[in-house]
Amino acid sequence: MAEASATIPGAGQVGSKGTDTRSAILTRALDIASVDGLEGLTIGRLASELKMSKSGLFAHFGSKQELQLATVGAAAERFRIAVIEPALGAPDGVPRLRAIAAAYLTHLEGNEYSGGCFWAATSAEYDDRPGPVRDAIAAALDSWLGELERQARIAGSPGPGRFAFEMYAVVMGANSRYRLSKDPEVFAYARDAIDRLLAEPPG
Amino acid sequence: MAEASATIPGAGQVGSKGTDTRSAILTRALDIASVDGLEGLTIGRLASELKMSKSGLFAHFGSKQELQLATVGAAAERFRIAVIEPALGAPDGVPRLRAIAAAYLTHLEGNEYSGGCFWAATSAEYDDRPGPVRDAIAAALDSWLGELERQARIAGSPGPGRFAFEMYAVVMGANSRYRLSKDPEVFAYARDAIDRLLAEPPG
DNA sequence: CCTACCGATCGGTAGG
DNA sequence: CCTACCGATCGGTAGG
Repeated sequence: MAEASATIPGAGQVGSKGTDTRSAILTRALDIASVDGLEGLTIGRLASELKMSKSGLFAHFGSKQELQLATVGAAAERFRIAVIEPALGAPDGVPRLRAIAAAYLTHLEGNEYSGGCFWAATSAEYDDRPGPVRDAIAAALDSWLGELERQARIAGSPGPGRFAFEMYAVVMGANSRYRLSKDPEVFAYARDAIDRLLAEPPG
Repeated sequence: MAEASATIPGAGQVGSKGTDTRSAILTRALDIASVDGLEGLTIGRLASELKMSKSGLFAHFGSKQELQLATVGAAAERFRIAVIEPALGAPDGVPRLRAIAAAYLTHLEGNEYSGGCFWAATSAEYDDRPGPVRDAIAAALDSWLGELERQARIAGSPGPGRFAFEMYAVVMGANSRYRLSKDPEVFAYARDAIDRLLAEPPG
């Protein structure tokens, strides 16, 4: 078993075993973080749930911060697969925006993740804690907002920045209200709000 | 709103010393929780910042959970004073809704609290953790949403529940985006969204 | 309101 | 990937 020559042990492996283990760790880490945050994601808890030793798990990342950053990266990939890629079949502009909102809301409504939206949970947790973890979360959200703004511009919106903000607010608001109230009616409210946003005259 | 009497040591004191100490503790607790959450609010940290012993502080609440519940209660009171009461001069309905939104956004924009909106931070933190703390946060938010809905009904909104959801989403979205981007333009976006919401024909 | 202490858990290290 | 350990901090208690 040759060690990879990465600075972070395990992080650069291409062999199937190390990659599989790392992937299994991150899948579990995403679930924990969406419920209990990136602080609640402790190495001891993660190791115990995966029936590994703490130090064995630790060796994959080298520090808790690197584990957190890897988890944020995995969340971005999962978001891309679940929300962005399914919408790529829709044409740019209004249809694409409609498809992205629909994919996101369906995603939440399906209760696929025990803690709801990873980004809602972790951005609220880290928005006031300076450092690389906050920066990575902020960059992922800026990238999403940027895509909404770009599509709004293509759609001829008079205020693409404002449009992106409102669409973000509505879908995040739906996550937030659903987590607390468990009332599925919020998804109907959110879909209605998105419909009206998309129907707005561009003047 | 009288304090409960006495099962919790220190909680029912009316003498000025105990009340002042408790009030000072909760003021500091609110600030910590808005930045680092109700888990980041540790007894040791709070005691050290207030130059008290851990056990001296602990005696005021009896458990960490009681400290958290007292902090949630103090946040509700502060919210009422900063957002609800200033709007009571405006007539019921649209003017009241406009005043509440304005007070909340001005409040956030003023950077009075180091961690932004206490409710945004703690509801995201506790929405998936069953227990009395989650219940208290959910009740406070339900109460606020209920007031928005009530005012929307008075204003003749065709969908008061939907209206309350959208107004909530916009103001919470402004907090969330401002915490991460530090771009004050989000407040202009939010005010514009509120104006359009309030101008909507009731048909 | 204090000192002194408890067992559990934290992130992390030594050495294999 | 493991056992065995480290100092720091957690919530909480005893006793005053």
